[in-house]
Amino acid sequence: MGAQVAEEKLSTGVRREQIAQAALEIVAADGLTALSIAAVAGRVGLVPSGIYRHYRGKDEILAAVLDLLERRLRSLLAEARASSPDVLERLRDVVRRHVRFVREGRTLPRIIFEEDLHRDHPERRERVRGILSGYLAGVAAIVRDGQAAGRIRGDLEPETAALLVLGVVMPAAMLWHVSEGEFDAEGHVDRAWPLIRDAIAKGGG
Amino acid sequence: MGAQVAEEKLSTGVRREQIAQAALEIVAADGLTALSIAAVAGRVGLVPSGIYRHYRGKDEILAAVLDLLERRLRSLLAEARASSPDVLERLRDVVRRHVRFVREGRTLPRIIFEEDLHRDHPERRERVRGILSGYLAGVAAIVRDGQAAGRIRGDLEPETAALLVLGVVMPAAMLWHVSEGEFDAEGHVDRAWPLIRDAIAKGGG
DNA sequence: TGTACATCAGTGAACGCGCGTTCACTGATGTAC
DNA sequence: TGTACATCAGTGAACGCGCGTTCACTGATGTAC
Repeated sequence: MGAQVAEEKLSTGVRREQIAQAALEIVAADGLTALSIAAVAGRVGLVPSGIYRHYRGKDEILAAVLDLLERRLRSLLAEARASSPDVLERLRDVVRRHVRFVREGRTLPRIIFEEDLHRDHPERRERVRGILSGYLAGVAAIVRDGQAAGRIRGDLEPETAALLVLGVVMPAAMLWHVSEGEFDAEGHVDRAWPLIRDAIAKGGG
Repeated sequence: MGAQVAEEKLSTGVRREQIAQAALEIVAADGLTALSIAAVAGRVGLVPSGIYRHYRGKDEILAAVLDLLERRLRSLLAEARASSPDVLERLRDVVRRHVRFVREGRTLPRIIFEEDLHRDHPERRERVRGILSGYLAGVAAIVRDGQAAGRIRGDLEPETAALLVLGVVMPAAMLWHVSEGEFDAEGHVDRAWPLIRDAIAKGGG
């Protein structure tokens, strides 16, 4: 069905986006090891060597994938921030959106834990660390807002609370992944969230 | 330094253990992609082809690594169960030992999230799932004991509580990993644990 | 609007490399007498 | 205790494969006049 060969010539600007998008989809669906130049080329309808008209090599494609990933996480946070006037509901929304994000592909854990990606690439490790720190800082900022509004206990470090929120999602994501979608991640989150909410909320949350 | 070549002939029984152990160490230290027959052979002081005297191939070595991993997690649980008469302290000990386990090598997340390991290997995926389920069931069993002893809220699903306990460790482990050991995982756990403990404990925990 | 030329996206053959695996061999270890 | 032989752990050369990358090429697209 899909085009085996270029249907038409496209400008480098367009192709660069197509390629980065295709690479992210491959990582999400089939893992980092499946991310080959040939696989990317096939997905955008080019021959492997054609990729080099638009990217210098695999490393540059990976950098573009990280850019895309960061953008996704940023917009996830922005959407959650705008989701409700209540801070605790905003955190709940982060959890909901994060679960949905994980369902779309296990990009994040793969990129984090594939040592091969980072060995001899300190700048890439730094990049991944920065993306993660940024995401965590975004969650922590919501927590801080909640403290300022008197909705969240003031004696908590915002970062600790942010990690607890992620702690609701991560184990569920792991089980969901290993069970090939059988594990009821949303159900777990529904049960676990109230406990975490009450643990960080101020007074009669 | 290390032997480049076999210092002596050893029985297959001994070699099989050496090889499985070496493979686990490689995965823990350098990741799954670094797990090559040549790397394993080098570590036990054999030539690559020598490995085939003791294992049928790479798949069998991976199976042995999973066996080792399962044994580690089982003994982690056994030690935590025996660590204290107080159930909540036992859970705290699971967290402590799990953090220590993660520090020794990121074997678990790598094995879980490397899709290549599982694609076209349904029986291996099932095996990983079983190891994880067993671990989770072990934590849930401690929770159940706590409920029977009246220390843990009876209205909680034990599995939900167990996942919350793991949720204290996982985000910390991830940050610790991506920061190359800079992030203070133990410190986070010290701050986060009391919140989770109070969330699941009965009465004035 | 029409022609001539430069640009550049896409092609296909070829490369070097590391990988898992095989195979005929060597020679030390263990056993039978 | 000593010799003869079978067993089997370890070796090194060779293989086929998929990978990332290169390079000379083709031919469509865009621009200058």
